[in-house]
Amino acid sequence: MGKFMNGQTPHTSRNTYIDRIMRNLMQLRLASRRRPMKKAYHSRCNHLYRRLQSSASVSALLSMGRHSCCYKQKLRKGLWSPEEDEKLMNHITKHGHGCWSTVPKLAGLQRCGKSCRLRWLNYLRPDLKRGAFSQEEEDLIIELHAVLGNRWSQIATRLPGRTDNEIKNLWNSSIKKKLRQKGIDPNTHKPLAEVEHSKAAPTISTERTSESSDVDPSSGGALGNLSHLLSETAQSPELLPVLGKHRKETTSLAHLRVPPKELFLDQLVSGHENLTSCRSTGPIPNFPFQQLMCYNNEFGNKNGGSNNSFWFNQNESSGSTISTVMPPVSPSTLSTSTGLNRSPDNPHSGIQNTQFYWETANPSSSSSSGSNGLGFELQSTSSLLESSVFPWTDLTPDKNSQIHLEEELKWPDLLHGTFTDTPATMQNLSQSLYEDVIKAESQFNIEGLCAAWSQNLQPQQHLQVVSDLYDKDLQRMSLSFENI
DNA sequence: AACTGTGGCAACCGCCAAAGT
DNA sequence: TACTTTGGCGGTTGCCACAGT
Repeated sequence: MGKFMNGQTPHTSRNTYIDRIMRNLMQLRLASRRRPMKKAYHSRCNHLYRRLQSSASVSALLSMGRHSCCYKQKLRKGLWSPEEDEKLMNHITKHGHGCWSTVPKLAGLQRCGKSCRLRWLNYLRPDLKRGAFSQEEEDLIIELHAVLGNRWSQIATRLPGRTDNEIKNLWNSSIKKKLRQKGIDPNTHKPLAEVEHSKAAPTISTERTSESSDVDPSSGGALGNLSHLLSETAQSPELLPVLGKHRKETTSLAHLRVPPKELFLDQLVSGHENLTSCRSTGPIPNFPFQQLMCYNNEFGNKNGGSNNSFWFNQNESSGSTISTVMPPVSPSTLSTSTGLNRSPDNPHSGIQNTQFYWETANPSSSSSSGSNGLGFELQSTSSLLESSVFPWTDLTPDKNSQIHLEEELKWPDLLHGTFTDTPATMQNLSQSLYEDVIKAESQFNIEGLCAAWSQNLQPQQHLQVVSDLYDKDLQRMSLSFENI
């Protein structure tokens, strides 16, 4: 809703949501009365409904109706003025922020505490680093995202002077696009071709490598799923800071012990030697693998610009029990995987012949990488554990645990984060419900409008047609939302 | 000149868990 | 124990600038 609500005191967020749509439509209607706006109409409608379809969900709409803290009082919203910045800066410099809810009053600001906190953290904080992100920072963000998913705050802790908001914006506006241009799915960090293949053939039997595509964005990337699972199941109290949200989704793996992922991440960060400012908390653990994931530096052209592979690569001198969990993928392999060399007869041949991501973690074989280097397929929970793919060597505590795991967990569920009767399942239901209800009920009659224009109507007739259509659309929109 | 499309950014949103009462 | 408040988080959105039509 954002700044649309500036100066308003909506009864509920839900009403505001409808208000905003209605207001946009009314603006369009007024504009169309000034003069016919065929193109503008199409563009704005498409824009409006793209936003609607991308952001709205039934659950989100149902959850609306709560008062934001800012509604309780008439508080300023929107951009901060220099005067406000100065007041906030002076107050915090002198007294510290203390309880944020008291800050605006003490600082003489007509803002809510949350707004003050956000302004301080994202803009006024003296230790913030200004300017564009360096290549090293971008690379690190990508690597961390592969591990942590969209846990921006966790990622931000590894980039001193950068805020989670900043990183999130960079990811959404820039890095995502770059990755897609390179044929990498930004959600899963896998080749797009494989992701598309997985969507086309969702039935999973033995082809474990092609199943983890359509990942819930909230659950992280390819590694995010794994790390998510692990972090959810960790009992170690020191892991809690890493977990952040999503604590609800616990699994039967809770009895397993894993070392803190913080340490693992520090290992990752420490690989970026140029980022000297990145902190490394505590002693370097005796980790089963070092430099777990090193992207071939596509953006930085560390490979001389001729290597198109953009994938995890193993560190050449790990000397660890498991040199890498991500096998090296040659450029030819990647080009195959991205579908460039597909046979017309068998569009999936490239995928099927290529095994990704998980190298057999047999210590003896992994260090030598003597095979084709393409890794192995995930066979099952137990086989994964037996193979010690997890860096946490004590993750396979005993046979009983494995049996327990086999009974309760299936890899497709693990990788998708869609355990039976989980919120994810409900989300799917909500999504389908939304698609059925919202899309069907609220769609503009674009075709009808086009038809009207194509009927050589006079301008005044055009306006009447547009007006009528808007009236109908507004009514339908109202009904749709009332029915939710 | 007016309009459109797009990207970047700042800020707001609701949700959640912890802390407080 | 139940309820409220607070702080933190990720997702979303509106504004603005700018290039293109």
